[in-house]
Amino acid sequence: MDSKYQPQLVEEKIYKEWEEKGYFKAEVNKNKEPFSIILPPPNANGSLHLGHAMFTYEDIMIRFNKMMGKETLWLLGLDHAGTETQFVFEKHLKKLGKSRYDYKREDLYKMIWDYVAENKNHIKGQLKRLGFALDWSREKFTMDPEIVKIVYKTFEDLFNQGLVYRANKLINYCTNCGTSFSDLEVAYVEKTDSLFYINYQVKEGGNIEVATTRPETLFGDTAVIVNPKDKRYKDLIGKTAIIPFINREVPIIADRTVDIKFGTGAVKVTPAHDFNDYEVAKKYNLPMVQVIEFDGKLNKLTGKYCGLRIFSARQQIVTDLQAQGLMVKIEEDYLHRVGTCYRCGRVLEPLPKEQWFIKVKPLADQAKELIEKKETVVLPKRFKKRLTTILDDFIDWNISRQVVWGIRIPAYRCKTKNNWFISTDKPDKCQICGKNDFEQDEDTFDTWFSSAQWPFATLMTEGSETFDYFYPTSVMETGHDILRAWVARMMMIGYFSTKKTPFKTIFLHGMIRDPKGQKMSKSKGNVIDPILMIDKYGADALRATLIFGIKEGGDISLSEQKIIGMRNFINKIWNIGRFIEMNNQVKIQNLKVKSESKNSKVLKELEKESKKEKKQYLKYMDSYQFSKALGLIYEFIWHRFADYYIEQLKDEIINGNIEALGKLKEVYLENLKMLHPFIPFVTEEVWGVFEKKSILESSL
RNA sequence: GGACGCUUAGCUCAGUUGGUAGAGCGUUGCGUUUACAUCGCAAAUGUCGGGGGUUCGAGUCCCUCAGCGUCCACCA
Repeated sequence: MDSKYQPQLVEEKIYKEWEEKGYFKAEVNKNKEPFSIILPPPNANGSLHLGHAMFTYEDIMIRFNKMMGKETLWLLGLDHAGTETQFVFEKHLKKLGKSRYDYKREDLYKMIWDYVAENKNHIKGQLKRLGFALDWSREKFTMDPEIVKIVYKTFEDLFNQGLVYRANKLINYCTNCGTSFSDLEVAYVEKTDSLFYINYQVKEGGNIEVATTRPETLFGDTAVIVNPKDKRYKDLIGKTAIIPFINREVPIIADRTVDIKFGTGAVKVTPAHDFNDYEVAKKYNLPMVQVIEFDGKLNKLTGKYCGLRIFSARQQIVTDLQAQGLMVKIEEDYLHRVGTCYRCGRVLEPLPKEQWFIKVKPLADQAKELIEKKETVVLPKRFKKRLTTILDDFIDWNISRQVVWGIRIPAYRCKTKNNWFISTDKPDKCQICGKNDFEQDEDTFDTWFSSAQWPFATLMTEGSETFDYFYPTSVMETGHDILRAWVARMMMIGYFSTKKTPFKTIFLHGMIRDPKGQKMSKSKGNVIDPILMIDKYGADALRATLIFGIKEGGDISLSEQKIIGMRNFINKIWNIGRFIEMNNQVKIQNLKVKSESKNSKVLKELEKESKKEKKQYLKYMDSYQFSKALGLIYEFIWHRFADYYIEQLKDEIINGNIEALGKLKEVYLENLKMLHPFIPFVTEEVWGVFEKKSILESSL
């Protein structure tokens, strides 16, 4: 054995052996208790980041439960990540001087498919570098035909049960990227804009002054609202305001939602371009007038401003209002929050569009019941309330996306009757009128709609025997930042489709931050590449760093210093093995079977302490306190086993006391097993020095 | 505005039934003829955010104030 443990020389070899011996391959085995985890599918469009390295928790659970005698399945899959991937790909096209509009739908789809296929291998290689015990024989992709079939069936079932509907609602639309986003995907940012105070004439006499950040939408105004308690406007309620330029007459309505103190206390209502106004319009049955189109330009209802982009139209209109003396004042430093596109950063435009929506309430109620009945346990406990609040507040879910890269919605519109029907297979004739005159919805599903089905859809494609054995899955382990976007939705759709919870336990991990506790981001330049760290210090060191000395579910500050510290620990483990191995081969003629009485006392102490250690370890592991389990062994192996016991027995062992050596070896091997789920490579490598079979064939 | 969390050694953080303050990294001193210098031994630094309460006893429970963070809602 070398005096240093060199991960670079052994990790690849060890992983290959694990794979070749099929240790990660799960089988239905009725004699064993099943334990299953579905890997949160990484996006197939990039590289792994440190967040993915947190799946180490899953590997720990899988390896631990395997060594505890269970039949374990860690199912791997990758996500097509619709909008995200198409965005990445379009950036790639832009470099070539092209855009998505240069290609036919089918060709663009094919190009992205090839791009993703290539990337999948890259990511799979990275997952192996982390040492993950994934079942490679069951790899899934969200766009596999068998998966798509299930996704279609779910959509059809939801539709048939009245839980899917098509509606013309306001959506968040990025006019630059050309797609809509669900409310969860909107990134709000603080922005300074001007607040304009504009005079509207009142038909019956006088005028009413409104405050707005968006004068260009006034062509779409269909009312003015004031607070019923506002004395200033008491006499105007019920009268008629006249919109500048176009002289449209709109009612002045009293509504309590208006804040008397803000602006002038009078609000122009533009239902087609503002979410609040849309709600007001629904309440009072006001018409919707769309004046901005999906290309981000004003339409012909705006007269001479037609064809102008939003911002230049705004400037022009302000100038014209000023010329007409209708602009009362402009407050320039008005700070507010606006919804922006998380991809390109531009301000999102609320626009009316017909889309498919899921009626969430009944589904959310059932998901909540799963938590209340403890069919699903949330860990750490404090996230339980957050999840139930999320389920309480869930609003209807827009699942239509205007991107090519995704699962195309299997909805067809009858062109003669203008109604929709759903068909999981490509229909030969219209299911409404029987003719051949129909067309498929151009849109694709929101990626989360397919990933919401991931736990059951993946297992279903493996056949009913496998499904029945491994479903519901044991644990869903993921970051707490996607509780709403993913976990809640998996519970809703999972229960809908299988009438069971998709996972018995939810275990949430925290976010990784830089050494100063700052969020890691490309723009801050503080991103640490996990693969680079593995190259330098080994996968075990990185894995231990993510688990050691942290609170479950809490954020982690990661520094290279800490990784080095863990690397040192791993080297220590190696060298303890080296010490035992060296003395194992000590000259036979010098054997002393019995210990001196002083040392036999030490041996008894060691026996007792190590038994206590294991008991405590199992307790921690069973209660998902992985950090404590690792901390316990760290403390024992370094400061008790190495610093105390070995030092006490060293002289005698060198003199050939095989009883003491045997005991040390026994305790050491036991600790290797306990450590294996955390740091699989080094434990396997040292284990191999003493034992013939893999450490994965041993049991705890 | 709402929810949750955080505030403990120079730095990053542990501390789950309340009982004499901990780890990693860093700092200082000493140590190296073979397990490990990616090491060992020793040392220093804390009114555990402020204030109040419960208790024989609180970092640990309750109240309050302050600062920070995350998620959510979002005022034209």
